[in-house]
Amino acid sequence: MSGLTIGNVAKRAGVGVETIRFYERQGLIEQPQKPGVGFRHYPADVVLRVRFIRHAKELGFSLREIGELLDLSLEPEQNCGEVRMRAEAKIADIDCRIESLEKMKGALSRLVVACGTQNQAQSCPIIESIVEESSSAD
Amino acid sequence: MSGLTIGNVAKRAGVGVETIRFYERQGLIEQPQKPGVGFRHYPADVVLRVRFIRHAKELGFSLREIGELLDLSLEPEQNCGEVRMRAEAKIADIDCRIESLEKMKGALSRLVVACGTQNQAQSCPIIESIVEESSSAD
DNA sequence: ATTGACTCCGTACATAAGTACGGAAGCTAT
DNA sequence: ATAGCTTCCGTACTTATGTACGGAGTCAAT
Repeated sequence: MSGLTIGNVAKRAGVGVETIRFYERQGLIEQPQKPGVGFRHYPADVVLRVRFIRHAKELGFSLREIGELLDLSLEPEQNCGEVRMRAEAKIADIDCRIESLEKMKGALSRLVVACGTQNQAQSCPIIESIVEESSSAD
Repeated sequence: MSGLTIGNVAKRAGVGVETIRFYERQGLIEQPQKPGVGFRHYPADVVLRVRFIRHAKELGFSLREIGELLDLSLEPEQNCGEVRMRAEAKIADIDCRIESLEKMKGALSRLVVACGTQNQAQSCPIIESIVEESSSAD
């Protein structure tokens, strides 16, 4: 009863067994010690960990970045200054993403409105609104 | 003077020439007609289009999804109901992403606060806060 | 003890998204 | 008209992220 088999972890997290093993190889989750006899047993919280990985992936974080996020959350008692700085950098990154998504949403909303009012003229609102960097020389 | 060469487009968009050609093959940008003699000329707005693609990729959209976003913005005059529905679906998707990012940000902020106050006890705030789905049976 | 499902492990295959290469052709400045 | 870029095109290679396969071991139920 102390722990789940890899198949149970996979089922509960909504991924395949092979994905669990792949994440182990990538160092994103820890492979439990193999008992002298029998199968490995996983603590229940790896299910949460795997779900977090999937979530973060859908949000556009790479596995490397996700590893950094997970490392942050696991070493909170020492090196506080360091952890704090990295956490704040991640927060700034997330703020940028949210801002870009808000812009994209705004452009799409304007598109929907234009659709309703037959008010043409804007050629490509999405593209127009999402880009803000200045161009470089030619 | 009427248009940029592929190299200029690439430079202005901040990508390599090969990336432009790849996006052409994927149908994300249109390859201009090749003139009888000489090189192709690209209208200036493909630069914006490429920048949009890069932006959207950083936000976690796949090239297929990005193609759908771009198609939305380019056919705004006919099939309004259809376009409108797809746009609203994209908006809902974006709302979900923003919500998840807000949750992740909240977890990171709590981590930063915990770092400052030596108030340990939460084992893994990031994971705890980002996961909300219910688990399945075993 | 046997059957059927599952684990374990290494390796191979798959897909998305580029990135690099090589040779022929075109363009530009000297 | 020649040198040194760039374009053009097909093809091959790379990286990230999984997925699938095959054979041997293990477990649980009959």
